[in-house]
Amino acid sequence: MGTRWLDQEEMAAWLRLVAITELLPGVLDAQLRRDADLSHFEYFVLAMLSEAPERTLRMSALAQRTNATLARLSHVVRRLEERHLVERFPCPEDARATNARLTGSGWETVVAAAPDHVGHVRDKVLDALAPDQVRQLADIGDAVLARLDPEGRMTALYRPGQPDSGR
Amino acid sequence: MGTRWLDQEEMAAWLRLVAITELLPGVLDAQLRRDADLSHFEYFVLAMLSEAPERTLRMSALAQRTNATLARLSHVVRRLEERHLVERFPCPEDARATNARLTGSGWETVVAAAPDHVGHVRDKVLDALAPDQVRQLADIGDAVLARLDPEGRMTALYRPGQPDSGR
DNA sequence: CGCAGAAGGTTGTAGCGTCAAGTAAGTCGG
DNA sequence: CCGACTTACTTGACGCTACAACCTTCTGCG
Repeated sequence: MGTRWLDQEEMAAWLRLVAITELLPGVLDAQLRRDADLSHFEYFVLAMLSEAPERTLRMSALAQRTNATLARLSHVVRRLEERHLVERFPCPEDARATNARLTGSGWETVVAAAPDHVGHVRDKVLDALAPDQVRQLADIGDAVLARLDPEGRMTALYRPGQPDSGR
Repeated sequence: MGTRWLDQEEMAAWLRLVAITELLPGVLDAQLRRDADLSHFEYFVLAMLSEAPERTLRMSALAQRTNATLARLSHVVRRLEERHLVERFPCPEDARATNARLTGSGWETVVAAAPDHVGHVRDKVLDALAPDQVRQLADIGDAVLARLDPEGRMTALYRPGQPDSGR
């Protein structure tokens, strides 16, 4: 009983957010698939590795940075390994853990894909927004992510960086 | 050459948007799956039908309102039909077309699921935002969707409505 | 009319993600 | 230092979505 329904403004905001989460993955995937033969998630994984020291991360660390479950990441990294974009090797300090390292070919792939991808992100999203809105979006994102991901598994990102990409 | 990389604020906004599109679907699915044995997309389909005149829509109209391809919708509606939440019948005016209609049981399912779902949407998203931010989000959503979906396939939504839900 | 092409759906398949299990290696209390 | 628990993955099966092929039914135009 006593459900607080959504008023018109809430509904407007909510529907748009749902529409974006429904459409954005397809748009990102399509461009990267076409230009670099990578899904957005694969690109993101490679980009995270490309920024890490030694271009290497433990699976669990990589999973956090990419908001993925370990199971998902394991499948994806296996496929990337089959394409020689990434290699896996046991972690010396902890024999339970696996490290994933970007190969030379993987590095080249990310570097080649990054400019077009960033351009696309600008086209489809960032350049549609006024500078104020970019800031608002970051703040809104923070507020929402604090609830969606209370453990903050996915945070710890976005330093100034530049050679990477849209991450 | 001359790629305009993302500056810090752009990167911050972008990473948060990506994180949300990665996390939100799982969060919505989990709650609805648990409480109503529906995926978010299935719920959305039922909700759209529940608002339509006669609780009936043509497949193609339903596809637009749900941002789905016809192929995807066809599979989903088939599964919903097997569960007797929806029924399909040929459209009288156009023999090519198929109508989907919510059954009584489907109606009850949506009505039963809506309050918890709206509560969850509030918890995880809307109540995390100040009223200003809700408006900003709607505006940002409009701007982005204009680029993601230039044809405006998914628009035409959000009337004041109330008996429905988070749609 | 008659036929070409468009519109509206359905279906099969392949690929990716989730969930549940399983394995192997650390950790911690007694 | 031994058993119980936890951590860090990996794997297999199943479900859902995209893509492509296909079948009807309309529509337009010569």
